[in-house]
Amino acid sequence: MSDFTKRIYHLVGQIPSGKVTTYGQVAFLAGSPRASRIVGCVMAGVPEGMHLPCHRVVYRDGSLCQNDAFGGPEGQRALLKAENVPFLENGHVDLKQCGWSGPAPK
DNA sequence: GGGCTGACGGTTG
DNA sequence: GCAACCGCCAGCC
Repeated sequence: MSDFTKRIYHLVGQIPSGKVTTYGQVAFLAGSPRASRIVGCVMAGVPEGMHLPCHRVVYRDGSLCQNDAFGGPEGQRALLKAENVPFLENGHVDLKQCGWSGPAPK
């Protein structure tokens, strides 16, 4: 558990319902713009007790992880749809509408 | 304790 | 415009 990891937890926990962000965005806010991989790695190791909305973190393209991360991409998509997150025809989230740029940017 | 892989993304060729 | 490489840090072997 590094300070960088704790920042990721904090940032992901601040993602409002109905909004989504990208791995790179979280990495950028955490202080390492190129540590996008780490965000995914941290997400994979998030304790269930954290109750982090890791399903609100998607690819830069708006697509979801291709693995069985949340019980399958469909599971993650269902969680986002349940939060009224707009989806495109291609099954990707609309980052233009629900893209989260961070906690109250000044 | 060291090395490789991994929920990714940006830059360079 | 597409393909390949590098970087970042945590987790597992």
